[in-house]
Amino acid sequence: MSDNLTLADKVFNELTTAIVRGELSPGTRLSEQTLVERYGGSRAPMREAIQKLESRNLVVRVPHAGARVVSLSLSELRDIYEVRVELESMACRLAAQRMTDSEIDELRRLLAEHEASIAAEQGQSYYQKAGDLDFHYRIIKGSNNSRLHQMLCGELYHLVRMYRYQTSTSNKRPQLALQEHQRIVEAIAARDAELAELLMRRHIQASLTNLETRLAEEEGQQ
Amino acid sequence: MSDNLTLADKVFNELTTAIVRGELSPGTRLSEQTLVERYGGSRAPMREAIQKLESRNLVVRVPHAGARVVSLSLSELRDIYEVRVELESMACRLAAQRMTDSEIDELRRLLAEHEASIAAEQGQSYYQKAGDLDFHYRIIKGSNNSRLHQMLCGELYHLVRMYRYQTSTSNKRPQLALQEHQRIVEAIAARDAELAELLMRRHIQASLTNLETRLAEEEGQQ
DNA sequence: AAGACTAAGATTGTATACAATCGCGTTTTT
DNA sequence: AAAAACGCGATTGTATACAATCTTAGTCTT
Repeated sequence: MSDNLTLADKVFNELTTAIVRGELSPGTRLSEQTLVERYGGSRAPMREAIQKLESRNLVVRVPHAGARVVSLSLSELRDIYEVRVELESMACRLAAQRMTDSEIDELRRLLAEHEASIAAEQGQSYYQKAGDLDFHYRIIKGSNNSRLHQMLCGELYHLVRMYRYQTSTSNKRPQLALQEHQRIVEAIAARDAELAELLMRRHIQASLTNLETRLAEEEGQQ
Repeated sequence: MSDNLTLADKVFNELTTAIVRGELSPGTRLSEQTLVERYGGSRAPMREAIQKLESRNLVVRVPHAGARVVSLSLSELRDIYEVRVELESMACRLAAQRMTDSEIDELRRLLAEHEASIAAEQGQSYYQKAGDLDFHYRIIKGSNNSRLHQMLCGELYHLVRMYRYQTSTSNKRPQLALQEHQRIVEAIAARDAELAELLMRRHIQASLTNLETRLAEEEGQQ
């Protein structure tokens, strides 16, 4: 029952979460032999897993030289966010036009949970992050555009998460983010596509600013 | 000198052009054994080529069942265009802000060539298409965003080309397209980012409309 | 001492062989 | 006669072996 998945897929999944969580830091070399020793099996599935990671932009492979965990420069990170802002605000616009009423209700319920979790103040940052991801994910699905979903969730999100995992969320940011989320949902519920798009654009730009200041702080500390 | 490339890469390139040109029609099954017989070598490189094609969305692979050339439904094609409109109009906005003056001059020269080619009336539709692609490509590069470039040129364009290759360009369309191109370049030269974005958005939406009517005609004929 | 060259070791690319899974035609059962 | 079950062939997934290429450490030259 456990595996309809091939070994290559399992290794791919394990490595994906390891990279996103930062257990494999950027620049780490991934030799096929090493993976065989860690996960068992033979080189063929490991190769396939590595290639799949490359297709998701999580590792960089150079011919005859091997694969390394991707290491993004600040400018590359900005490029990614620039694209993400555009695609996700587009998703939000489409969601305002296409989400069903019941999907919108569910979105409201989700935000109510988040509010309670933050009010409890015990809300671990982990859950907040998961909740944040869930919120964005539902809006992307609400756009009802499979290619858009694939690009955002399949390609960009892992990269973004990779650099969000380490940086602990600030004290104020969760509450601000919740407010922004609520306004976005209101706009969607009002079927005001333009406003929803604008609010999402600002929301993500704010999170980029937040990330940049944190990265700058880290630079300073090291 | 001919091959720094691995065999897998060569096969990948061959298959890519074959698919884009329609020599391998959508739905065609790609068995590893068949590829070995056609291109030589062993199964390992063929597998790798197929997987790379999958990562570019040119084939669909299901575990234990093999790979087939992707076959897009009309709604999937619309999804792709919806994303392309957004990304490429974004690229145009950024290009208006970031292209160098000399790049803009080159763009103008390119359009002058197109104009001459169309005026000669001998302009084969093939060259017109290549020129069209070249125009769009330069603007994307002008956005100076590597991720955007990768998404548009590496992922979406092959799929779009695949469905443009067959449909012969209409009689009037090239002239209209050239006019639109010229206005876009003017907007970029004037550093009017908003206008450039808007014009590109309309331009691509027009080409989608054009494509849709052609597809509808084909449906009718068959 | 710094840099270029060389050779050995390690790693990837490719080939071949075996095992697991799936598709499909046939048979069997209701 | 229609549907389910079975089995065979074909295809993919995995393992192992060999060849080509790169990396690195050491030596040599300037």
